[in-house]
Amino acid sequence: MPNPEPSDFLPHIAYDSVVFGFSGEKLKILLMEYHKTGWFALPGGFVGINDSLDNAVQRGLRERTGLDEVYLEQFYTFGSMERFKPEVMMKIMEPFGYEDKDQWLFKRFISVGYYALINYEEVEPKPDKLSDSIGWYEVDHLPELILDHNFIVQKALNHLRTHLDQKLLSVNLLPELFTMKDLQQVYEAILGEELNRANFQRKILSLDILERHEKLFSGGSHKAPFLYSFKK
Amino acid sequence: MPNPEPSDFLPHIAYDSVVFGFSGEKLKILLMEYHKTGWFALPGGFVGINDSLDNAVQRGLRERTGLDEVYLEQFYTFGSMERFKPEVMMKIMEPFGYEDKDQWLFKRFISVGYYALINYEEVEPKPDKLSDSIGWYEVDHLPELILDHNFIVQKALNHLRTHLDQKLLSVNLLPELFTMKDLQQVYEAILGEELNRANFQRKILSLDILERHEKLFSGGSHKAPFLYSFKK
DNA sequence: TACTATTGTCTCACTGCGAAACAATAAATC
DNA sequence: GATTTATTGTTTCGCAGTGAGACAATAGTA
Repeated sequence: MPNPEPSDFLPHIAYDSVVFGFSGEKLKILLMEYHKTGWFALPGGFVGINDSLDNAVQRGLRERTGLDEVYLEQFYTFGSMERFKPEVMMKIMEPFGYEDKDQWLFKRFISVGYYALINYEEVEPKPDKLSDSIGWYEVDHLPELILDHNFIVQKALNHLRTHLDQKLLSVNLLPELFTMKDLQQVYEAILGEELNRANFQRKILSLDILERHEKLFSGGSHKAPFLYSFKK
Repeated sequence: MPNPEPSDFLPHIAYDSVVFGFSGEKLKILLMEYHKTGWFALPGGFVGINDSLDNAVQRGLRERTGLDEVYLEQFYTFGSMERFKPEVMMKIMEPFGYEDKDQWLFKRFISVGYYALINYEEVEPKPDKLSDSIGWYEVDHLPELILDHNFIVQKALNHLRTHLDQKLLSVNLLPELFTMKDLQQVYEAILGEELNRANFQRKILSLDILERHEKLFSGGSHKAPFLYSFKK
């Protein structure tokens, strides 16, 4: 197995990414699973010696999701001593065997946290070399993650919630065309609370960021809603 | 000169701190000056191999300001390639001479940005080993700083402004007792705009975070204002 | 044809905020 | 000691935004 060469990466520095997707009702994130151990972890990686931090994360994301231009935001850097647990990484590496040159993987790491927002439907996640599966998990029902990864997700969610209004985050979580109800469900999933339908509609429309299309979505036994897209 | 030993610190990782103080009218920050070069820089440092990131910053701040429990907040991590300019660090080190073991200082660094809020009057800043002076500079009139340090200050200011209301940041910028006008001046200095006096008073009082003391401040030729302190 | 579920819009009361005005008062001036 | 000046504490008015509820419109179902 082609383990990364230590000389290719900055030592002691890693990133972890919280990849958010929205599947119609629930907010979900991508998790890697190491079957040999039964452990779950955030998709992460290292910073190449000639890569900017942002590029390193972007590249890791592309490899796992195939997406090229995703909404990416750095939210916090984790540097406590509690997150230094070499035995965890050793256990994960064990099935592959490790050599002297892999020792750098078991050193202390400071990790920069990023989150991404992607369109759930456009993605066929691919596991990386160390993990044998990758999948979507509801943020409300996450399994226990290695190290401080549960904490990292909480921090990411917090950041996302408090910046929801400033940026048009939902652009990245929905398909091109959507109904007002779809958009409301995204907001509700992120905020974790229900919103008043009439007031939500009024507020969003007043922002003047949506284009209304005359093609109506139909299928339900009731009045057909308008379809919208974001203005460019 | 006792340069830091490379084995004591995590390589490639640094921090830079933006230390805000308020001097009655203006918002200022601490800058180090390297007289031999005429360059200004943010007070920064490295992370000890047994130090958490937070502790490393706290320690560096204690050494330079003497303050022990300051308000500290991490706001962004800088990892672009543009900030890798070994000649800058070499020039700064030059007057002290450097040996083989100092080579790690000229490598690429990823820097974690923190800002601190401190009471201007309680502090007698001390320069560190490399810089021969340290002083306060108005954020509105900063000199040119090395590397991306001007950009780092901008990011810090932004973060401070957008989080002004959520946290009681001004607690740390004022003495124990203060007038409503003092508090308003802190807000105005941070936001960089003037606020309506009556509305500011109404809003702050409605937050129910201040204790009003009957001891009046006097000295001006006009009605004496109340003194306030923050509720604990 | 009547019914049901959902949608688009409107109304009403309440809150919060900008702007301006008014009354109170500590020190300075006459 | 009376008057003036500068600043403070509080109130008022108008406007915009928001929460909660109501009403009419309509695509499919019974």
